[in-house]
Amino acid sequence: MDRKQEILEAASKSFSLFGYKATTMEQVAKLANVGKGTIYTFFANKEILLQEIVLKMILEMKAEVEVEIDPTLPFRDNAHRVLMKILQFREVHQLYAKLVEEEKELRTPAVKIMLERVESEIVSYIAEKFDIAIGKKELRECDSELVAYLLYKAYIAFVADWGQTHEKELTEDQIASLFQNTIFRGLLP
Amino acid sequence: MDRKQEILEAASKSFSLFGYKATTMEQVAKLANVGKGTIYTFFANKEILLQEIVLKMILEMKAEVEVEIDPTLPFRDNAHRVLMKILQFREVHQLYAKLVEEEKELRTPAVKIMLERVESEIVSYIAEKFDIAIGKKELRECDSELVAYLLYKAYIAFVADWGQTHEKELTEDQIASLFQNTIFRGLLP
DNA sequence: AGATGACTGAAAATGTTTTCTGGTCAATTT
DNA sequence: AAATTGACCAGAAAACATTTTCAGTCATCT
Repeated sequence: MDRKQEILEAASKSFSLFGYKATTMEQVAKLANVGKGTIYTFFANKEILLQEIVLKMILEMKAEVEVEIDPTLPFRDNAHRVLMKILQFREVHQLYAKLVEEEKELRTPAVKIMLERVESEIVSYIAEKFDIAIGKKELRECDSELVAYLLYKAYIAFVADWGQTHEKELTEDQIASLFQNTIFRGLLP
Repeated sequence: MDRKQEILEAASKSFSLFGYKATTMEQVAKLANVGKGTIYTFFANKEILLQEIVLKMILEMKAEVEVEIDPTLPFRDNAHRVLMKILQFREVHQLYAKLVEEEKELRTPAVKIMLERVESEIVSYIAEKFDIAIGKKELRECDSELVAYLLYKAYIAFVADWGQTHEKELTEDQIASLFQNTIFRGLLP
């Protein structure tokens, strides 16, 4: 039985269930059936433990998102599907959701850092896709990093923020057509 | 000497200097050279006092922004100037800046509510300008409320958020050309 | 050599006392 | 009579004291 793996799984479960601050190393040790000291032979500290788990989650997210891409569809449709999938993952994936909540409520610094890491990873991923589409002349030349950031922040605004201050949530179709008619339209060659 | 005016000015100064939570009604009374009870003959409570001051600030902001509009310029240039002016106001105007800071650090509920009010006012203002431009066929038909919200959130993202996670700030020209080549381009007829 | 859990200091939670402050209202001034 | 005022109050918040928790270490054990 792989002790490192056991620890990762135990910690992942605990972080997902109780959040970063509320899971103790002792609890993780108990869940993983190891002594507390053993954890520290594999992971320098609690923060690094979280980091390794989040890195795994990013890979998982990429894999799930990649499935959404249908090469026969136009770029804008794939981009929309990918972004909606990412933001859905943010709400559905236990660990991600818990970390987002903890960052908003508790402002745990370690969590803030990890979420920034995830965000930067997402934006880079989208920027890559942009570069590919630009290479294929599906899109006009543009600063893919900036446009990716713009798209990500704009999607967050409508999927996560809008509901906070408005009575009726937007449907996915409304969001799709808004972006269709503004940003994606402006990006066509 | 207009007592109500005195109170408004004293409170405005104090809110700007110390924030909402840190200004006491007694302090405002002293600054305005009135008894504490007098304040309550003009304003139902502390929150209403803030509200009246913020409402004044919104008018001030509109007036300052309106000056930026040059009817000979294309819509996109005016929109950019207006949004940059608004976000600059947010940083430069003492009261606005203080309230933004207080909302981030202290999360005073009354302040949160007021800032939401200001935001909604800004978005409505931008939406109005969109409707006018759409009427003049300068822009394609679109849901002005949604597009205004998109623009506002996107500008905030680049002017306020980008610097938090990136080494080098963006220049105003970079921001202008990004929006030029994406959203505004997509909005042309 | 690798695993362990008792141990430690620092930080957080909890409990307790004191101070502060938004709002009221009877007394005072105009 | 109408407007103004500041002493007063209750509840909130700060300040302080005390206890508990927990990340990380390390001497001991297997």
